[in-house]
Amino acid sequence: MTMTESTEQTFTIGELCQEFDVTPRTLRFYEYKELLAPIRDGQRRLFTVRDRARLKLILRGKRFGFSLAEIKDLLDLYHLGDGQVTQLSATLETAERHRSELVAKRDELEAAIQDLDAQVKVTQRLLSERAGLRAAE
Amino acid sequence: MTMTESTEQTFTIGELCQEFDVTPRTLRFYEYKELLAPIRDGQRRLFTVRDRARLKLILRGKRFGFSLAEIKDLLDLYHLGDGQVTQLSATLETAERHRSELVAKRDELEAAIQDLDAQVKVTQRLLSERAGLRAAE
DNA sequence: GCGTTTTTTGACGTAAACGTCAACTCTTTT
DNA sequence: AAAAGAGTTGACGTTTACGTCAAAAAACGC
Repeated sequence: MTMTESTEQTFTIGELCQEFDVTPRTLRFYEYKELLAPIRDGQRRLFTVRDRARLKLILRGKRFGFSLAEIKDLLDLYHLGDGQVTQLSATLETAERHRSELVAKRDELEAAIQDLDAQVKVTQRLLSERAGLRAAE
Repeated sequence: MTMTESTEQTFTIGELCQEFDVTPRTLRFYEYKELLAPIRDGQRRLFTVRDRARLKLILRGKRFGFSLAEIKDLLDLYHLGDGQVTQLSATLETAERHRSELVAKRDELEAAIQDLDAQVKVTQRLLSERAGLRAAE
């Protein structure tokens, strides 16, 4: 009995495109850029569970404003454990840097939300003042 | 005595570039795109305190992954109160949408941080296992 | 078996966000 | 007055991240 009873589930390009709302061109582009590595059935691409997971991370990274190049570097952080692992401690350092970035971004976002809330309050005060004026006309 | 005792402080293009680590081309580009509106002293640009504040917001927005077009729409949220205010309630709606976006992003970032932490733990376990093996050699 | 749909491989096009000269103007320094 | 520095307007170039055909092969539905 071998340990390599891998989940054989795969997805066609169309399936992934529907699920994540991207075009085939996008997925092929990501493959070209080596962010995805679908296997082949003849000449058709078959995206593995791993590809799907990576795609999720790619799109998430994009929403955070990371470039594809940055994302490519980071993807490996999330997909160790497959095959032999070489530079674990170097990886940990990269992870730590990435983590700081994420945390910094989150904190800045938090601040931005606070700022916006403050602005909203000012605006609401202005609104109610104008309402007051109208009523007094 | 007029109310318009505005802070007359202005900045040259070079000053702002140094402070925010951007090139002159970038600031001119933002002006061209109507994100900034420096005044003129002859043919030289003079950036106002307002421009400086807007630039901060622009760069912040960029770090969050917003496009300049999106940022342009949002900038006005933070700079009401100057001159007459027209569509306050429409503005409040925009603000609310923007707020939701920011909150969603923050939450997703939080999740990403958690995921990363989990990965780090796995990696650390792998590291210590290898250390164990070495010791047992 | 045949039409329809999906997918593939090129190859060229494009929008966003600047970079990178070149050629001038203006101011400041020496 | 001459050189140096900072800033200005074009204008074309570049990178990123795909979009958009076209033509052909494969797979699917009946």
